[in-house]
Amino acid sequence: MPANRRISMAVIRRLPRYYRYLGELLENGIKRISSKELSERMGVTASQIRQDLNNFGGFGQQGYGYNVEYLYKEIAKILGLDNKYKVIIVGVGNLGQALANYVKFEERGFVLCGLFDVNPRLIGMTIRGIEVKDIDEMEAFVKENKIDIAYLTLPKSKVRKVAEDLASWGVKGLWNFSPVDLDLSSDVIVEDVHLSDSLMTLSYRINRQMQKKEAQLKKLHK
Amino acid sequence: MPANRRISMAVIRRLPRYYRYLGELLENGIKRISSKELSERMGVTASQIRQDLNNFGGFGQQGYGYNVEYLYKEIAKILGLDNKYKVIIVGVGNLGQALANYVKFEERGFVLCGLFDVNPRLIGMTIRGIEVKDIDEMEAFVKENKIDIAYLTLPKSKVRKVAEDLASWGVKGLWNFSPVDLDLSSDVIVEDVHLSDSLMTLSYRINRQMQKKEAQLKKLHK
DNA sequence: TAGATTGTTAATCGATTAACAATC
DNA sequence: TAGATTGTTAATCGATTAACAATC
Repeated sequence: MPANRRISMAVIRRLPRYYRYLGELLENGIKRISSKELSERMGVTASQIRQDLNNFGGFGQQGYGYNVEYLYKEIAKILGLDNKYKVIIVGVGNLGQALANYVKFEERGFVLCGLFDVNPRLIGMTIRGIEVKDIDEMEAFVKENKIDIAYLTLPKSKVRKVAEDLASWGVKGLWNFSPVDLDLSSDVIVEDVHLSDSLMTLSYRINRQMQKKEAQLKKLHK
Repeated sequence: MPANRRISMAVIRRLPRYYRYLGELLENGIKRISSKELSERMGVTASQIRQDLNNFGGFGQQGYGYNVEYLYKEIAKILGLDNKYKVIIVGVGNLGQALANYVKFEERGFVLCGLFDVNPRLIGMTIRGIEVKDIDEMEAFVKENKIDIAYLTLPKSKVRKVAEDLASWGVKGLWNFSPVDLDLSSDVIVEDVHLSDSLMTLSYRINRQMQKKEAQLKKLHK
């Protein structure tokens, strides 16, 4: 198992996808799979799958392929899904509430412990048994409960300050939904989800597609 | 302006980020910017910025740099943000409701026209003046109103069928939040937002970071 | 004009794919 | 054993960076 090789972000971002496909195979009772067959299902090359996996170890067997359940569990370990993470949500607006109610994350080990907002209307409200607290209480809470991860679903004007505070209080990861790039000095990990960027990418591609179609039509008319 | 060059996904995904930074510059009253200064703000190379932009045309001026407002507007055009898009949301659970309430998308031209669900408890409910309709009424609605984009926030078990239907009814783009890769035969554009993939990437990186720190500590103790 | 900075070509780097020896 | 398929090295491809002539 190559211990400390630098692994590219491209590879890391493919891991959850492998995990997802293996989970489906498992559900369908499929016991073993070759890189070739998996590659056909996923629409990637078999080479890429083997290269990706071999960044983390040799999980397969020559002449046989990969044991689905074993590989599934190994990828879970690689992704850190065998750990539990204590989570808070900062900003309990629509999106914060949606994430709070999303139990799938909970099942994967991301345990919601606290909810924080500045809005007096929201403070005191309860979601899945957890009370929304004033953001002033956050520092004490984070330190006492050793919070690992914060989901940031608050307005972009406030997110930088909050992110820096959380980092200084020992939070390890930030899942940022604000349309800002948080480049913090500390070694906290930031994962951005830029929904509006994603939507713009979609509109770009829709337009390109339409241009392409128009061009085809024109060609046909000549 | 190079008309029909094939533009890589990497470039496309950077466009909204440029757009975001230029928007901020504009807000701060900055009139012109060089690729060098922008590169320093964004943490990328000036070369990359110039290369990326020149896929779409020469927007700058030698010796001067780029006019912020002009470039901002040009990128908006490239992204198709000068158009309006008629949007429906399919699946009005927590996430669907959150997206329905998110007015920023509306401001950018993504106009919410309809909400659909199967749940009788939700049907008849109103969000921002729009009534949640039974999914059975969706076909007629989509065809009549010439819907451009559907946000898919429904359970993964149902998403494939719905996606195929929508594509066949002429919808141009799907913004998919289900943990499934929709590979449709038709030429509808699919943009996936895999939230759980994103969260897993975060947990992977948190674990790596912790391993690195431990390694450092060990080294120190020797 | 001189200085600044673009647009673009060339060089480098990294990621993906192909090939194949190792081995189950 | 023979066939299959991995793990891994080598070749290819594409994306990023560097360099610089063009030009405002």
